[in-house]
Order: sequence, then C-alpha cells, then structure tokens
Amino acid sequence: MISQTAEYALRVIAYLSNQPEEPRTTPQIAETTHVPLPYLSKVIQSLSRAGLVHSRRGLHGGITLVKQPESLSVYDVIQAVDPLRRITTCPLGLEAHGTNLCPLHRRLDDAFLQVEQAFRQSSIADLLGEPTESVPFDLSPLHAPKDS
Amino acid sequence: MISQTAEYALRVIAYLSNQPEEPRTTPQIAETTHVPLPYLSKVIQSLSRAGLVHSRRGLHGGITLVKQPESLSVYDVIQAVDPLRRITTCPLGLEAHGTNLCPLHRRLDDAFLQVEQAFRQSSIADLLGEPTESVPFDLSPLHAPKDS
DNA sequence: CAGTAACCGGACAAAGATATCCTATTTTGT
DNA sequence: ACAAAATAGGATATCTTTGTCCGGTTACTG
Repeated sequence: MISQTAEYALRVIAYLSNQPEEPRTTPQIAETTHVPLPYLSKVIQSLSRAGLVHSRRGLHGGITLVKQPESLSVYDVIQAVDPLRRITTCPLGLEAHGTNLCPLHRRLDDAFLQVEQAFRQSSIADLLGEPTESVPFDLSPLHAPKDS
Repeated sequence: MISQTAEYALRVIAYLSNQPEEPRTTPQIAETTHVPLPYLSKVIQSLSRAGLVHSRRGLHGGITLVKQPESLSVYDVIQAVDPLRRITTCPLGLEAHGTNLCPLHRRLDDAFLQVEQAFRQSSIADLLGEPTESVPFDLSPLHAPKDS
C-alpha cells in the first residue's frame, strides 16, 4: 500500500520528532527504528534533499528535523521518498478518453485521492499523541544517547 | 498503491462484465484490455483459482465471469490476485506493544482500512455505470467478436 | 480418431525495489 | 596539521514483481 521505504521514512521522522533539538547520528536512528543502517542513509538522503531534515557532517554532527512535527504531514514524508502516484491519464493510452478517465480508473483514482487526503490531514505530531499509551519505538534508557 | 497485476485483473473483470455470456478467449481479452497476452494468462489463472471466472479449454472455450457484476466487489478482485496487507502486528517486532499498534502504525493501518472499505463497497457493476460516458475500454466494432 | 482451438503451468528473463559495502568528503577537537 | 567522527554517494548484491516462452493438456469437430 505504501512502500517499505516510505514506512522507514516515517519511522525516522517520528523518531526525530520524539527527540530534542540535538542531532541524532545514523547509528542511533537505525538502532531505535530498526531500519537497516546502510539503507537508512539512503532514506535520510531523500529526506534531506526534500528539505525535511538537515544533516551535518563531522564530529557532533547528525540529523535534525527541520520543520515542527505539527506542520509536517504524513503526506510530506511519503512524497519525499516515494511519491504516491495518482491516475491522471488513461492507463490504456486511449486517446478517446481525453482528460476523462473511464469509470474503472476514475473509481480507483478516487480511492487514491481519499488516501492522499487522509495522509495530508495527519500531521506527524498527531502520530505521536497519547504519550501514556504505546509509543512509536522503544525509548528505554538503553537507547537514549549517553551524552545528552 | 495497488499493484499492476491487480489493476490488470480489474480490467479483465470489467471487460468480461461488459460482454454477454459467451466465453472470451485470452487473445480477445488481451487485445481490448491491453494486458500483455503472456502475462494475462497468469492473471486469469489467479482469478480462476479464486473462483471469480471460469475457464474452459478447447474449441469455443474461453473465459467467463462466474458471479454477477452486481455481487462482485473491487475488493474481491484485488484480493484474488494481490491481497491488500493490513498491519496487524508491530513491524518493529516490539513485543511490548502486544496487539496494540503504536500510534504511527495505527494511523497507517487506519488509512489502509479506509481504502479496503472503499474497495469493498464498490461493485464491479458500479464501475461500468454511465453508459453514455466513456466506457472502460474501446468497444468499437473492430474489437467485437465476429461470431456474436 | 485425428486435427485444431484453446487454456495450463513450469521455467526463465528483465526490471525495479530493497539492502549492503566501501571509499570519499566534511567537520570538529587536540 | 592530524586524527577521529560523521554523512555522502557510487557500485554492487539480493529479492520481488512483472513479463516472456514453450511444451503439455483438454475439448470440440468432422
């Protein structure tokens, strides 16, 4: 329904949102989110190019969230790494339809639109709510950085 | 959002629904739906195993729809070839969450549920409505079987 | 019963998504 | 300057999806 990569990206953003302002290193992120470390770097690069996170090299570097969780939607994150593709033209390549989709593809695209809107309306902050219930990851002291 | 294979399956079912009771051969179906002929046979096998269509070998054989378009949902077709996978357990494998998903995955699964329900509520007959507007495929005489 | 029309299904090929590895390059601290 | 910490990114491997090929089986017709 959404790609593995998109799901990873959401984990990363959710993790960073839970954390203070200080940069988190990719090993830290990988350990907590359970995203394979080498692949994580690719995901973060996409997020970085899309301007959602900022990465800083060198000692005491790491990844920081650029926008506030409240003003960042699930849709933004997904689009950054693996855009949802709406149906805009007839997949059959029939010229006859012009800009109208046939009822089959019209319906399908309507469903896609609903998903898109649901994702647009969910902010990352929404995902982190209910702090007393289960939190997105295991934030136990084991995983907390030692130098904070 | 849905796989290519699932979209192909919907084309096939929509095509068969538009056609009278007589069997359609796979070349006929492939030509009209623009599904690659060799791949089409795989799709039809899935649909056949799921009991949505009936295939008959030999002369005057072909594929026929088993259920009425009114009593067949988009969901049924998609499930037959490429099931939507809901999120039922924590993808992080955290035992702590038990049967509860964390807010992130809870939200995502909610969105998936919405899609699933939208697909359950759309019958194939719905997809074929509005006969005066663009029809799902090009049903011009060129493609109509000669022996009908 | 032979020939032909049609689907069946396994093996294979190509493409894309996912995951890994390794060598830069940047930044900081001493 | 130099060493260490950290991301960048290209090359490569693996897995899944998509697509192709081809001989086998079934069923009808004369």
